[in-house]
Amino acid sequence: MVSDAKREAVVEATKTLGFVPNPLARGLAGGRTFSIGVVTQAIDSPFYGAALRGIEDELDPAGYSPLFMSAHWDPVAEARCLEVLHARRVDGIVVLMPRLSDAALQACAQALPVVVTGRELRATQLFSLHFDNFTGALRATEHLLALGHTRIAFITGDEEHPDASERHRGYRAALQAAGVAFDPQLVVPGRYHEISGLEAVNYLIEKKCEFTAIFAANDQMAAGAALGLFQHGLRVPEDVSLVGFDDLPTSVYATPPLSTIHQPAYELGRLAAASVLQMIAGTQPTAELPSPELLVRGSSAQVRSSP
Amino acid sequence: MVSDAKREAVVEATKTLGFVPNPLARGLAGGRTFSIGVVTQAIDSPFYGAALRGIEDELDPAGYSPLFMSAHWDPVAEARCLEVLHARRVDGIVVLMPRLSDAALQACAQALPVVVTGRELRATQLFSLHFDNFTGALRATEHLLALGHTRIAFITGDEEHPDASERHRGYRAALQAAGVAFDPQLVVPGRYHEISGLEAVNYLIEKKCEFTAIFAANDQMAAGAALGLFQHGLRVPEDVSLVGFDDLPTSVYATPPLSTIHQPAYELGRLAAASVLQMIAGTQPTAELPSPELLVRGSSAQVRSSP
DNA sequence: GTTAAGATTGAATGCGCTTTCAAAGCCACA
DNA sequence: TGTGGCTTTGAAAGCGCATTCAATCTTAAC
Repeated sequence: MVSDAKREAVVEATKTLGFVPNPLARGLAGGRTFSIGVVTQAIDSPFYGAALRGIEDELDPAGYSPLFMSAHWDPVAEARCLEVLHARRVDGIVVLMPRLSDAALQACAQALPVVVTGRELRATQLFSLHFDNFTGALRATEHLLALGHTRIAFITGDEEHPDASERHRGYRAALQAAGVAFDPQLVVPGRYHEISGLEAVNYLIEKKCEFTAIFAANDQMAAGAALGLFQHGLRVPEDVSLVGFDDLPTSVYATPPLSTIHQPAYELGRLAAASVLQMIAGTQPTAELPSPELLVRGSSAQVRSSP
Repeated sequence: MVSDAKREAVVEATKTLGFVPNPLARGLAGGRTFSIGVVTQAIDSPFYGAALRGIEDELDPAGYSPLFMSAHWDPVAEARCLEVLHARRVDGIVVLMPRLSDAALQACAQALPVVVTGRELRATQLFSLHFDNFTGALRATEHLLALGHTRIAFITGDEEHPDASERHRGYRAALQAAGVAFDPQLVVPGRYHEISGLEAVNYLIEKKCEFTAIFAANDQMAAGAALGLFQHGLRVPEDVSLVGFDDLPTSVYATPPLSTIHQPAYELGRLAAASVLQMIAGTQPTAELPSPELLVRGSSAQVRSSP
């Protein structure tokens, strides 16, 4: 045991002498680098931005540094990210919305603690943080249903993502529960980008589909849809109600502000980071994401009696 | 000289044996870590996101890794970032829109190559990449003037940033050149966040200021202003024309799409990264940012004869 | 065939720290 | 005073690589 006084003295001496330990040498010698690899899909996405900040905020006080890498939704690139991170001897890895196979992630987790989000997956040294996309989409659709809408178009996300198909399931489950017949015509495929939303609206209108509401699988597509509606002279929410998913920081400043499902991106980042830290410390993380929450703003309204 | 054949053989042997060099050891022994420190103000800002991607895209093929840190517009935090990065033995540093004093940055540049953006500053091992905010603001204001507007409100940025005051100067210079009297009432202070734009509009309307157009010093505030106008029942561009600055990815999906000055955030990132790399290689960078470009979209229109 | 210059190889050193291990010091109890 | 357990201290080994330097081999010129 070292007395507190002595510890103090050393710390102070360290400061006055301007001694700065070399992280590289520490890493080499000690095997721990105090850095966490973070693989994200797109560093410039509004959704990931918030998550990255959460990670930063959690890691910094703990003396850890994040090492961000973007995989651009490419499994091959993602695998490369994991390799590089592993080579750089990070102490743990957070993978935000992986596109890699479960097996690949589990393999990675054999070497060091891994936290993944957007997937349900458990193994030793592997923890997953999962958001209930199904219920979120259910709530969004229920909301439109409650406003009297029955012709609700759905713009899907990239169905390769599990969260996209879960949202799709939620939409259909809500319709079914309400006894509203499912019309495949009203489901338009999207790829999570704004342009998909715009194209989807154009498609619906071209096909002369009748709809009084649109539920987009994320806010970016909702923004695109809003523009599409605007270009066709359709007003939101007077002519068409619009609901998104994610609650991007910009969505509250849309005109009209977008009704959406809040996804706790920042908390996701914090919890993911906290979880790796826990695993590194040797304890099993227990974090759970908050439940989806519907935010009713100006873009959704009672259906008009005569369309 | 080593023959190509031998080099090939070694590379292949390296691969088949699965040899992965340890970057930590390389850094310790060789003094070079093949990593570049990047200090940004907010990793979750839409503007910085694009810049960071540019940096990533440029660094990756060169075999360098970025090390991102956020300073949150706090000079003290920024200084700490520089220290940490220096301690981590990065080979060079990119500071995006620094808040630190010129002297502090120059001091940092004595230890290793530094590239800063958003400021004009030159020294050995210090290169700056500057965007012509003045001309950008001039062009934006000229555009509104050309549409017949004379009552043009201006929402300033955080005037502590040099770019904010340059945009302010551009606004005033355009008015003066057009012979339009400057009215201090029309200038409302903002802080670059959406909420500032909203508040600014509320303020203008409360004060019963007459205006037919708003020029916001960035797109985020323009989005806030758009919401403010919407809440007051004013239509864009029929009642009020709106012009922003930055050309955020989301701005083209605003309703109506926002007229704005394109700021090349992605190119900024690429050029900044390329410049550090050049300095590390021992050559003086010469990169220059493209000139500001006005993008006329749906949010600006001819002034109505009777307001 | 000799020698000087250049190319190639191998071994040794050290980057700055953590870790380990042995030696030395300490206290308490017999 | 002596012994066993305890902590403290110091020195040494090694993390995985780059770099350096001496030693060996090659080549070309005399």
